[in-house]
Amino acid sequence: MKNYSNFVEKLRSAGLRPTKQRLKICEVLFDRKETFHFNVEDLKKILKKKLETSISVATVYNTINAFKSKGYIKEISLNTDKTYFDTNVTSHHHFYNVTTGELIDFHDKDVEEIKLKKNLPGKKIKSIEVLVKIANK
Amino acid sequence: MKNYSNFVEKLRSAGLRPTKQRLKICEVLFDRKETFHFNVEDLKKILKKKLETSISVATVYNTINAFKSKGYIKEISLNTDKTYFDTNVTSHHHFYNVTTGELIDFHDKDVEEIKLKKNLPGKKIKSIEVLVKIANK
DNA sequence: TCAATATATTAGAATGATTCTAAACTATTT
DNA sequence: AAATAGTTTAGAATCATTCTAATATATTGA
Ligand SMILES: [Mn+2]
Ligand SMILES: [Mn+2]
Ligand SMILES: [Zn+2]
Ligand SMILES: [Zn+2]
Repeated sequence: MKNYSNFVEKLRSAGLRPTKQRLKICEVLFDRKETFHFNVEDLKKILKKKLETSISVATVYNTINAFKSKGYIKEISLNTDKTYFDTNVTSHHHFYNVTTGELIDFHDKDVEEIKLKKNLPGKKIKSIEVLVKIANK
Repeated sequence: MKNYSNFVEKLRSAGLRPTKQRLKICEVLFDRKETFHFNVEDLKKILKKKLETSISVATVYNTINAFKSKGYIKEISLNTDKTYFDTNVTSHHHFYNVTTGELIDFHDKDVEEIKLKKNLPGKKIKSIEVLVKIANK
């Protein structure tokens, strides 16, 4: 048996009861070693296979929006038509392969520290993230 | 009289004839000292005032899409519902104020050079851009 | 246990940004 | 001018996302 107690706790803390559909969403999102980058269409396809029945789009959006509010997933800014989400909620950097559409994490250790020279009186910095666009040679 | 010959040239090189509506779009986008960040809704409002008549949404989208293809404007990735464009087409960095929604350029000189430590065999780097999210204190 | 109550799921409708269409309009060419 | 090519426009189509309200399921407490 998987991390069900983790998933139950995640859902409860997001104000959601642990139902079959929501637990399956947790499994797809969080039962992984690696960061998961996804859009809603992809997620729905995976869920359909795993559940062997389709899941309502409303349930998927409700659940991921609750997780986003709670900070369990975050939205990634890309110039694409669909919204992408990321299970890695730390402030981190991405490679986006414009040839393949692939989105890959990289981390602070893969780049020299980013030091701003600009003063920002009256502001606080919430995040500093780098997007590196790459293409296949 | 403004930079009309510049605008005419821009339009012609994008395969578009210089019409009244398109020249007005050019004026709003390019007749400025500073970088202009905009979404289509804002642009339409400005155009409506300047033209003293409304302009078709189709014409606005056609024109900005042509300019985007030609590299005269570029799309900016933000977690917003509407698409933002930028008249600064160089690879550059942004501050996004999450309190006010304001988007501001900053430049290479405002940040220490970004050096990737990661190897990318078989790939070429197209751009490296930083998004700094700030909030009012 | 069983009914009452609260919450969840669902299909489909509504919304809204963007794209498409096709008819009316304008500019260019011969 | 007539013919042709390109443009603008209003509104329709599309599609991701959100909303709705009916049905289903889970929880509560007598
Ligand atoms: Mn886009
Ligand atoms: Mn969004
Ligand atoms: Zn990531
Ligand atoms: Zn900019």
